[in-house]
Amino acid sequence: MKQKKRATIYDIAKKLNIAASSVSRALNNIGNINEETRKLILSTATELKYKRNTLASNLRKGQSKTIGIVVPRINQNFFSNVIAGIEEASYQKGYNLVICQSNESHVKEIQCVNTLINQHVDCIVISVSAEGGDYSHLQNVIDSGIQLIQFDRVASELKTLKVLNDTEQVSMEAVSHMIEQGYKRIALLEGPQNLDIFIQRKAGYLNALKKNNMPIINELVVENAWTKELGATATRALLNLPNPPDAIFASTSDFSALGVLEVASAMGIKVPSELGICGYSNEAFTEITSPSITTIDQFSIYMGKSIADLYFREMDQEESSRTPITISIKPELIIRASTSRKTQSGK
Amino acid sequence: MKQKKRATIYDIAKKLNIAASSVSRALNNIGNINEETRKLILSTATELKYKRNTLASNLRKGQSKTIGIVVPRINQNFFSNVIAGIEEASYQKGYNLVICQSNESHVKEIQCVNTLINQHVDCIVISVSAEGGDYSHLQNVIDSGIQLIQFDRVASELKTLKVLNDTEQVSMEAVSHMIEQGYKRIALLEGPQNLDIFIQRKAGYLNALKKNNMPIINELVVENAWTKELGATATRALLNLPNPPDAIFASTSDFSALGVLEVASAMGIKVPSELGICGYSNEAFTEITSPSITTIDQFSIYMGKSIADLYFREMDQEESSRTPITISIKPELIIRASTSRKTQSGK
DNA sequence: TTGTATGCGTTATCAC
DNA sequence: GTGATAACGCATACAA
Repeated sequence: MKQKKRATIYDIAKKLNIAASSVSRALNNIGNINEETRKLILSTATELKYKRNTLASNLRKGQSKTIGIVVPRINQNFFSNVIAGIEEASYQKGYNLVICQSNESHVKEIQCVNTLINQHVDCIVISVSAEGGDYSHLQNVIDSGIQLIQFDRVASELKTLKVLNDTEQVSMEAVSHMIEQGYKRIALLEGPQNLDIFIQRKAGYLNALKKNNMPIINELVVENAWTKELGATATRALLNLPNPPDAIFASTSDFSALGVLEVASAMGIKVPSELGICGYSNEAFTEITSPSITTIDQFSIYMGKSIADLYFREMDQEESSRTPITISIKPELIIRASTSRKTQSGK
Repeated sequence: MKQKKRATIYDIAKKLNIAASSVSRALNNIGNINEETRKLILSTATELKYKRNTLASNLRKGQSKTIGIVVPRINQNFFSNVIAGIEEASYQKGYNLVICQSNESHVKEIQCVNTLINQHVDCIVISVSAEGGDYSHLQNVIDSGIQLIQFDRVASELKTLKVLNDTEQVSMEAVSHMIEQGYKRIALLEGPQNLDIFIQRKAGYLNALKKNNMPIINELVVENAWTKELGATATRALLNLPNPPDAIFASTSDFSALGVLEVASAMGIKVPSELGICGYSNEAFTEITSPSITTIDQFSIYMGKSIADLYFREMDQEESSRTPITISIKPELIIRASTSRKTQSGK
């Protein structure tokens, strides 16, 4: 199906025997224009079902009023919430969103970024794929003069705007909370260590142990356990150790925490009395498992809004202020049943 | 921050002392061109960090290779899955997605649609907001010669492409299953009856009762109970009836089903022995509640792919074939613990 | 207040 | 095979 021929400002101009520039002025309500002719123009515009061609307008103005977004997966709670937040804040400013998903593939991520550059988006917001690799495509964005904002999973070596969670701090709080609840052998399920966020979550874990003078037990630290299945597998191995853990910090996600919980239930191990569990992300389901799962809320929608705000603020700046600002959002530890074994409140 | 001046085909042409048109031909690998100059052009293009300006290209070509999407909420499982499906299928064809959310508001929906029309998207994919109202903005889309595809929540009076679930059929199956399990007084939580999908779910419910010669009991049909909270409220009222239901079909969503389950648990009513519960959508959490919740899977990702496929198929058609095709995807009843009270398998 | 002319970066149609 | 040129639809500097 071909697009029909649509009315242009020239069509309106011709019909009214005036110049196209006047039509343009009227439509944008810019410059001086006779009120009557303005009304006339507006009415014939609707009559001809005129729709501005944003493509042409943007080309002329040299900006697209579009923000490009690249995330590993659109249909993951955290990301779709961030996107929803960005959408809400930027919609008010008349900006549109072009969304791509990298599917955790580095190659697809590069392709996405390149199409967005070609699209002349004004800003690219990205959370990098787990696959990692080199980040010259992001340098490309910067070189193209497009504002680049990284969030959550960032390539830290790049000097760009960043919106992050204070991951290490909250991870430390989580583990400290477990220690305070009397857990002695706390295991860690860690994520791909090529991503900063997972390094930080581990650092928080290690710090908490250190501050509380607890030993670091290597056999309790499991690499790459960041899906429900991997979390389950890791848990089976851990619980079958001669000296098993009495708590597990599933730092990768609530999904792996769920895997932990299911394995524990299947093995007849009581949560939280025999095993404490803490996840990460505050997925909706953590509230309704039995027991409910202690987790960490990342304020994802708010994060999206912050990203948009940051962009609009930067945009208003003088050209000179190219400071690589980093905004850090403090996540919140949500204490629930899965780690509450003392009777007094966990607060 | 202003965008930097970017290299154009003229910059390449000037540098090589050739015509811009040759550069264009080389870059698009179209028409006849000397292989050597082609390579020369390509290499200087990368050297100058040339990026095609898709805006200009699209303007010239009169198409945008962009699909616009309007959904009530981006961060709702069903919708983000559909979007993910569309994204995957359309990305391969070199199409981009522009996404808007209506937040269930009719006014915002109209605004979204209008910006997409202005953006000159090639196709608009929409699931209308619950608020309803008149659909002249969708007629606008058609009049603008833009392909319109409605999915799930559709304005049925409009002759457009549609991708739907076979809602009535599966709803009937769900209720029949409950009857087969021995439930005698099955309540219905219904959604806004200005949306077809909710009308159909109700129709399926009524049909199942009729086919099984069971009476329709008006006090067991509750209007507008489509959030967790509303579902909970409705359930409290239902269970406090002199003659309460022994099963509830939360036809609106799994969230309302969850509300039902929570109220039942709080009241000490056993599920499924004293109360059967069936939800709708197969949200991830339905699998992990205790008991797990019987629900209906809508194949949302597949739905997204079907939408994209439908568009590309139609696009290849002759102009004439403006038949309003409707694709119906059969959803699947997922029988879980919350309705399984006979010992033999629910199959 | 209004009109004229030009350019945004491409692609397509001609000539050569 | 290559180059000049027009056109896509709009916005703006300038002239009237």
